[in-house]
Amino acid sequence: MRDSDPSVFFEVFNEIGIIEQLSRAILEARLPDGLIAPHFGVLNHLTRVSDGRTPMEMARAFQVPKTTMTHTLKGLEQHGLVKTRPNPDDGRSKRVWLTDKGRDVRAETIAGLGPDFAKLAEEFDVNQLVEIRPVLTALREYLDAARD
Amino acid sequence: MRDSDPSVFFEVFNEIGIIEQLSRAILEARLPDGLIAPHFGVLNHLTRVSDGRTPMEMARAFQVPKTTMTHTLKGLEQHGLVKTRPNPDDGRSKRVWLTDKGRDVRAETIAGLGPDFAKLAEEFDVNQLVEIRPVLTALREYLDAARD
DNA sequence: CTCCATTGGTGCGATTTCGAACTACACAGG
DNA sequence: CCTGTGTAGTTCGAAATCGCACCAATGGAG
Repeated sequence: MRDSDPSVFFEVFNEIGIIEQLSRAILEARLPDGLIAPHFGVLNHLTRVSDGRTPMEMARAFQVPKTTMTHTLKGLEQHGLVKTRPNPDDGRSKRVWLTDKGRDVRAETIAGLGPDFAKLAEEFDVNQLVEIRPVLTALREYLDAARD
Repeated sequence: MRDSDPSVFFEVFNEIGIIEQLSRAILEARLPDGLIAPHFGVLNHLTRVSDGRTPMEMARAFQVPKTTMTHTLKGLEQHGLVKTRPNPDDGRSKRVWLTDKGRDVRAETIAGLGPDFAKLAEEFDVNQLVEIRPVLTALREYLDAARD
């Protein structure tokens, strides 16, 4: 099998697809009832990048249609985890802010994942993940830039 | 940041989630109207592993609930890409077979992806993917085995 | 053979995803 | 100032995902 064999892409994307499903299941097992992975993704994004992002900024960040982001934010708002204010700089858009409860839910979820990650770190060679992370980042950035 | 920092998992799973979305979009752009990634996944599985699998075998292989597999197979059958027969070894279950059209659609889709992969191979260092593939496989196998 | 717990598959309803169409606002050119 | 083009967000409807409840067949224990 030569390096240029296209089946390498196939196999890598296939493994990535399965890992995505399995890791999502691990996360969702730790989330409060009624919340799923995309909700947590938004809470996490607002914490890491910072509050006050617009829905469209986040839709682009997550590569989802804007209608999907509308729906995800509606769910978060109903649970009292985020609140939205009009964007003073642009009358068409909103800005999304975390509530204290939203911050708490994120923190508790991450704390809940601690044992899962600890077990993983014991039984799987973490150094291998450290090594592949830059490649994954480069691949993600390339695919992101290449999408028309 | 030490190797045991749990945030490595977080970041790796995050990149994997985004790559999964982007690669799925590439695949679905090449699929005939009305077919999405899970449909192709089944066609591909039946080709690689071989015909005559049962729905439950495939639900386990793809880590999806059996109701989802029922729905996916219904779509494939409506498009004439698979046909099901009763399982002579077990009256509760079915066996799923590819039709000629199903084989054709899979082959044409893979052919359609050729240019995408060729472009990717030109602009992204494929050797890096060859190198990370075993780690991804090991991670997938570990997570699969660890799921209770 | 008769239970009966287990397994494969489907029907149904709730939620999610997402494209198409629409409204409201922004901004640049005449 | 208008007017046209583009962007942010929502609504709506179709399809997908998935848990729950159900039915039919299996296969072991007694």
